[in-house]
Amino acid sequence: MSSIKDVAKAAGVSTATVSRVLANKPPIRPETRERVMAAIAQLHYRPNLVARSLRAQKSAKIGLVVSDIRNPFFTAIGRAVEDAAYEQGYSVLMCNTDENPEKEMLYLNLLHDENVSGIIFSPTHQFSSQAGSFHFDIPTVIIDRLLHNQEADMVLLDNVSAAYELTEHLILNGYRKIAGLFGDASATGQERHRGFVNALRDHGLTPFSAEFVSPRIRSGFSAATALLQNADQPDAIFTSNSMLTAGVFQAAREFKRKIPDEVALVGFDVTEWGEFVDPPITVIAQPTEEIGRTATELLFQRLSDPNRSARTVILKGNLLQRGSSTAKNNPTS
Amino acid sequence: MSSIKDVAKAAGVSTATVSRVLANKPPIRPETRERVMAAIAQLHYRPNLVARSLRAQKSAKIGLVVSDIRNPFFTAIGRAVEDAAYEQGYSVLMCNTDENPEKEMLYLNLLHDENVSGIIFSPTHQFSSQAGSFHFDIPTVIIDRLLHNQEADMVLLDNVSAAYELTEHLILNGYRKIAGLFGDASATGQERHRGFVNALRDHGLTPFSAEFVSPRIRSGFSAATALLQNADQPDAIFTSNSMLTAGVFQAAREFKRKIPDEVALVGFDVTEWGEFVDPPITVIAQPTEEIGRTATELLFQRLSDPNRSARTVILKGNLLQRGSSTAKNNPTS
DNA sequence: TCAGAAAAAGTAATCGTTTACACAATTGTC
DNA sequence: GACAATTGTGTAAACGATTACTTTTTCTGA
Repeated sequence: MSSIKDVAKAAGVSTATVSRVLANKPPIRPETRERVMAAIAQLHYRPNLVARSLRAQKSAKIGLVVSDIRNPFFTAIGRAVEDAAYEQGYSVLMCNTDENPEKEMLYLNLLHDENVSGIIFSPTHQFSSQAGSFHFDIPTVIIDRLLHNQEADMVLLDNVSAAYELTEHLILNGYRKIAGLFGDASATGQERHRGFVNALRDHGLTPFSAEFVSPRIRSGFSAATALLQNADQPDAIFTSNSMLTAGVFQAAREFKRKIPDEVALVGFDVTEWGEFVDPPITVIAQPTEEIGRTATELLFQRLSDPNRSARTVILKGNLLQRGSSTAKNNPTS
Repeated sequence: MSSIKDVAKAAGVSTATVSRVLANKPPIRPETRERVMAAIAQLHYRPNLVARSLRAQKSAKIGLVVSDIRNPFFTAIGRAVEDAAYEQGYSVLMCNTDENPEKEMLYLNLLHDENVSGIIFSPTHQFSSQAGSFHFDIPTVIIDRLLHNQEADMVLLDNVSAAYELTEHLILNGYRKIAGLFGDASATGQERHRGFVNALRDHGLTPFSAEFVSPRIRSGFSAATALLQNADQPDAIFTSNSMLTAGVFQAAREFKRKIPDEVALVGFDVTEWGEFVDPPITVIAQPTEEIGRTATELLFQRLSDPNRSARTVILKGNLLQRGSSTAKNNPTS
């Protein structure tokens, strides 16, 4: 592989000149530039990014730290981040924490050691609770999950309102015995729980039940199974993320409960399956593309102006009313 | 940030010694090691991976180059790769080509410039056709899409057999007018087409139709729309990837065709929606976890033994017979 | 006690860039 | 035409690790 020295030699100039040509940093005489360019082309020279990164103490890479890229929400965000980064000539290091604080810390350290320029980060619950003691020495944008006591850029959903709207939608459609299932792995579940409870309270209702469980299909399935086997059953189930929604959906199928006639189902996040099943699932659609893009943009803004004050962008969810929660023929009221 | 020099100073030794302690490379006296360790701990020293990478001319990173991480097939593979890499202390650079050869080349170059140790790569159609002229100077494992004329490690599905089996399944269940929809963006579509045609031929049949289209939901939708609006209609549709399957499914719903009574539907790849819809979709399940893991392992094996001959691992797909292709009450035969 | 082997630690070059500084050549001013 | 200002290039010191090679220390046995 040819290095900048080879180019310099071939063009009969110093490495400094080659470097300046590369960086397009005047002053440089046009004919010198051409000679250098020719040498570069001839040798198929490509600058070594590692060396550049070492010297510059930064690199054109950003880290993306999320719980699991297989979660459709994060898949979509990952893709949006990658796109936005690509446009700026940056590449993306993908890190799945599996909600495991150790893995999370390991990756955070790794990204540091790799000299990444910035991090887009969806912290675990445990991280959030000790966030105060953590010092970000790399520009970081928090997504999806609120972090208290941190002067950091964030892109969040207005979870309380979204959950409120989603719950109210159920209430207005005649559902009364509404069970809630919330993820216990992040602050998000708690916020959505708050919106849920608020909406019920404002309509003079109380939750049929409210449970915090691990945000996995299996947990949703188990929890829903328990609900559906009880003598007293809910007429609607509210879920705080798409894993739980899927679990509940499967349980409803398993126990042959008609959606929405016997039990309505609503949740968060657009998924392919949620659109395709019959009836399709009513959800709060998060603007994933926008979240990813905004986060990346905030990051780049901070990179160019490290001292500006932290900014929090709160985005609105979008209620997609679909068949899984249509208005109820309420026999009792 | 503290460097190895600071540690050396604090421990009263030379940087060489610190480096040796770090690498666990004897000879080192136990008490010296302890002193160094203490200094490391006290200074919170973390080795700079960029410097290390520059010196060692390699890095603990691998690149993953696929068309689109949002394709569930690649999502699953990406996750498996990341897991396998993580276990070896490697991290993964994510690259989406969107089937665009320019983006692909740009990323391949980028990975080179980043000194990645290896690449896991699903090449575009265009790349494959000029593959002979490309020289991989970085260990590379090809996945999903066959590359001719390249001495490279590969992990592939036996596409011809899988498509054969899937087609035969339709035939044995009584379907006769079988239309095929194939992705035109990779060799995979062609191989699956071959299996499709072979199976029909071996049963004395000809394709009702066979079309190569862009592997997107929209294309599948359009193609299926055309098929379903014809006077003469297929009784089954075979799709070569999950994007097309989704498109066909939507079209069938749009035109209110009952699956499988009016038209059966089969395809490739496990997706959540394919499991959840009613009836669920019959598919060839690719062992994504195994593909990703095997590819990563092949890569590490090659890293430790650069001269061994290239190896191709061919995995079998697994036919999941589900409701979308149940046996037909064939009135005509 | 001491030569010589073995073990431990140090010195300094190196990886491929960027960039502060120095220097040379050119231009402009009076 | 002398001197300053400007412009273009070169020199060499970083960046933070690793590692041949060298030097110093410790150990061994007669």
